[in-house]
Amino acid sequence: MYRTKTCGELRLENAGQEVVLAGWVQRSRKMGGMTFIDLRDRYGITQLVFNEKVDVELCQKANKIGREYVIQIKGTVQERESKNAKMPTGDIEIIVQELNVLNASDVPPFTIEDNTDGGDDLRMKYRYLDLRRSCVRANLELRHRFCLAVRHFLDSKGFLEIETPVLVGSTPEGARDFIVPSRMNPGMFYALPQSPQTLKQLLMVAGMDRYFQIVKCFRDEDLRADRQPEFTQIDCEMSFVEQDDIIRLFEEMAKYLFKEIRGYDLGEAPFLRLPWSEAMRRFGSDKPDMRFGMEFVELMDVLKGTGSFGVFNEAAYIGGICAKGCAHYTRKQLDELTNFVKSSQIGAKGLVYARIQDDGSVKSSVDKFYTPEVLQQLKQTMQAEPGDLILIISGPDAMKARKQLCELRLEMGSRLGLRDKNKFALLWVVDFPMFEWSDEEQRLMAMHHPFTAPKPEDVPLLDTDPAQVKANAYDMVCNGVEVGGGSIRIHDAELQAKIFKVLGFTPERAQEQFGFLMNAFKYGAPPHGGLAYGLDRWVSLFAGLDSIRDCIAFPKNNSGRDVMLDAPSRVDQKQLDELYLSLVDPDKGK
RNA sequence: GGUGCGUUAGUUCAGCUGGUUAGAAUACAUGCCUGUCACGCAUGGGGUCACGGGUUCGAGUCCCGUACGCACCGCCA
Repeated sequence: MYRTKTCGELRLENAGQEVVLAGWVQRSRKMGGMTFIDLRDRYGITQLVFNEKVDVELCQKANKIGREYVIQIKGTVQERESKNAKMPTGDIEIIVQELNVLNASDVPPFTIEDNTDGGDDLRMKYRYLDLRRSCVRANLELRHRFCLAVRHFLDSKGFLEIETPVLVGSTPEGARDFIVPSRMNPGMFYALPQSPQTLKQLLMVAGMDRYFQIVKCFRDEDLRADRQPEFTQIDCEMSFVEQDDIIRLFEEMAKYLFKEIRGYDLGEAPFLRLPWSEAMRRFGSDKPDMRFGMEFVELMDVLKGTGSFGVFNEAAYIGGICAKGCAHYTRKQLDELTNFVKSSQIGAKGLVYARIQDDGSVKSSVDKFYTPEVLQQLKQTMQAEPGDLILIISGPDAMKARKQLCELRLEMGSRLGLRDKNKFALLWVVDFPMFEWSDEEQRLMAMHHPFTAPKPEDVPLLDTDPAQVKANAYDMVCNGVEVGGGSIRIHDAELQAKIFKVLGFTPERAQEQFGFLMNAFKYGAPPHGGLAYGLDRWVSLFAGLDSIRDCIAFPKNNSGRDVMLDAPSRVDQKQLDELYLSLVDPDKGK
């Protein structure tokens, strides 16, 4: 038997017991004739004591042990002379009688501690060492508990977890696919699913009624702190439901998860349902951070054409936010904000500000262009009070200007400490447009995906003005992060064909790529809809992480590489030959 | 495809306006130390300043390029 106890469970009441422990050496402290070793496993740390007065030979053996050695010891639990309140096992220690080195270790390249000295790159290269750190391990434990809670909840609602294939067909619509050559079908390729979307719809046609799956999805797009090429979705689909049924159920699930995993009560009230157009108007974003207000106020009427400021007079959008109590901002702080919005990342041309003085007068960076009356009008429209600071962004492209103001709003929220990681503000963004125009493709693209149902009352618009069609699509947003999204799906072959037509598919191409789905719809497809939660984002939200990488055991880096496995990598010519593949120029793009 | 920042000891970093032998902390090794728990003290080893080119009497430092890393924009139905 390797051990009788773990390193996290012994307490004062175990004093006097003889135990066998095994684990990794966290650290050793040699104090002359005594040596202390902190022994670590997944469950905690227990202090071992070696004493020359008891056994010189054993003590010398202990002194040769380095960090991260795997050892096994037999000893007696004893109350400590000087207790350590900082650790759960701090009241006891083990007087070691036998020591067995199970495996030596090289000196680790970084310290295996919560406050490690290792950089991200090094930690990823030696991820198996990084995962020994309790703070990283805790994220995986949280992820495990989260998945358990998800399965428990959905099972209680009658959902079946059904696996769908990972080798599927390529669908060029949407994100880039990872493709996999098929040896048995020369010249042909599977694709890894971007999501099991069509398959879960077929499960609805099959009468499964309620399906879910905690499933890996793959997208060959550029990475971000919150985007990995393979990520995990909690994918759900239901039959015989309307949008409201789905929203209510998954809202209940969100509340359950917050309570169960995070101990956070979201209350009884239903989440706000914010139409997409309103979200864009009030926050310049389809995923607004609702932990704080500072809503946009449109200022076209107040500032366009009412003064001689050319920038505003030519603007397609002028909007402001009111930062409460920030009138005292120094020139330096305002310059910082100006530089922030002018940075390449935001791309605004400039920032106009107006301070509301204690006497109610307005002091702004555009004083010379406007009369005091207009500036008072500005103050009133913004509902600003003495001590407030108004920040204004404008631009010739309304969409871009709103986006810039959105970034500024988030920056101000951060500066004012209004984005507390321990606060959670959830809402639904609903009534998304069906389509958005793609300059690159010179055609309409599905905003959600091509299987999303248009709002029934908007169906006639498909023929006349498709850009105005709204969809029965909805996103769940938490603290400015899209944590899930879904829609009511089309279950009618004709309507589906029409949508493909609007998207610029020829009937032949629609049939070739999605014929399987439209055929299925001919055999009694029930009305259905669903939602997918982003598991990695949920877990990192709960764990307070800045990057989803830290809740994934073996994540990819910024370039989509696994630096530990050194993947992707080149393959042997023999493998290529078997697949009838030849590389045009292996070094092209390198 | 693009922008910004970075790359110096095992690790995390400092290194100013180009100028003597490139430093600190930590880790590591050795010694001392019987109640430590970020133990302490002393001593020691440890550097292709990412790579390539350029400017200069002289480059870790300035310029150009490349590679790699991080963040972001585009992209992510």
